[in-house]
Amino acid sequence: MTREEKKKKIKADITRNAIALFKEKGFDQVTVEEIALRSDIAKGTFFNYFSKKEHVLLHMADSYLPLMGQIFGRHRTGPVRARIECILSDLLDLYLQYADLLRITLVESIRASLAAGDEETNISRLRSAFSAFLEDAQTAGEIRTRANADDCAALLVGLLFQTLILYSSRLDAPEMRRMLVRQLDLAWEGIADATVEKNL
Amino acid sequence: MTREEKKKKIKADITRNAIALFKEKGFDQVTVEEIALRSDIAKGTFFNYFSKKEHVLLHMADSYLPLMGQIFGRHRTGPVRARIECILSDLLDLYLQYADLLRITLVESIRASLAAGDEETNISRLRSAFSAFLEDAQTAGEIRTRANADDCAALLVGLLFQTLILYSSRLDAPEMRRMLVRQLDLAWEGIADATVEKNL
DNA sequence: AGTCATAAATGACCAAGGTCATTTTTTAGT
DNA sequence: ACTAAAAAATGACCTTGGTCATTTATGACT
Repeated sequence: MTREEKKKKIKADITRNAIALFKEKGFDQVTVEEIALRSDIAKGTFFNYFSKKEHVLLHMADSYLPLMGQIFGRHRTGPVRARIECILSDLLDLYLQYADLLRITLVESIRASLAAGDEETNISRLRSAFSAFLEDAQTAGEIRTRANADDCAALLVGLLFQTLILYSSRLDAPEMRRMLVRQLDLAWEGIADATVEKNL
Repeated sequence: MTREEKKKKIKADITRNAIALFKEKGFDQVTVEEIALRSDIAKGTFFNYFSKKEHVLLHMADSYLPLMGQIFGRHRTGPVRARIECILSDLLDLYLQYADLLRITLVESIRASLAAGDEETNISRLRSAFSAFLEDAQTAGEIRTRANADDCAALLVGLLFQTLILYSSRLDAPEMRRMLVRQLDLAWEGIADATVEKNL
């Protein structure tokens, strides 16, 4: 095993053990020493792999990337609007599966994005995934041609986040899904009253 | 001075001193002991008023509430769409004025909203403010009647946050304003291609 | 195999957030 | 004014995230 491979493996080990502990006891109740112990390393070594305890969460989110790709790939047929609804719904389900953990992960992802320069972040990758999806849809003519796919993507991520922010304390899955659909409807049809719009 | 008033005063003092220090040196570079010292209280006393260091930020955000009300009250004439644009732009300016501090405040507000049950949060108040504004606009007939004002408000807050998240590392004010306008245009007119929509 | 340079692991140590038993202050009732 | 009870202040103490000088492992080159 080469040096690089070994590092990858240890980082993956730490992440796996840390996440398992977080799921068991909650993020704040797990100490770095505990993670290190279970990963057969010293506490100091942990910080050779992650500069902050929270960064484990970001790395975990990275490892969910393929799953995200899968969600976007899963819905390929039918009208774009319906497919977006399915994608949003699947992302919501994913979130709800480990809401306690992903809640903090979401916060950390936002923090990272707010601090990051031009580097990629979890959130920018989510936007990109939507953007790529929408560009395809745009060539199919189901989306306003004047609209920019990146902007549409940002709008969709924004409404997803608002839904999570508003409801994730209650974790009322059906209500969250309804809100998601209503928000998507709004974003899709527009806020403006069409009759008034036409008169301008 | 009654007991309640005294507590209010001390809490306000702590907040003022803490924020001043945060602006001087940055949140992480300020210790609770330092805040306590400057506020003429003991370190332990600080935690009688704020259970976490971060909670000072939330309380500061609360105190900005009147200013927020002012922003919403300032734009009362002209078409709704243009007024929303002005409000969003003003909120952006407010954010940019102390971006370093408000960045962490935003993160903490999101964290609080994700954890909060049904209590009010900074973010829920922002949504409510938009919602009230939009309800007025709705009676004026400039907004889809089928649309719910709360949903529109959530969509607007969502697009504001996405703009902050995407650009606040670079702090490119003009670019942020442009993105805000593009997002609002999308939300206003809808993502869907109108010609396709009609055919459905 | 032996030597050296570089990468990685380590754990003693430090700083600072947060807790809590104890002390001090305030209020209310007599 | 005196007393008892409730509220608030305090700072010693603990925990834990994070640092860093030192030690140990690794791999390249002769």
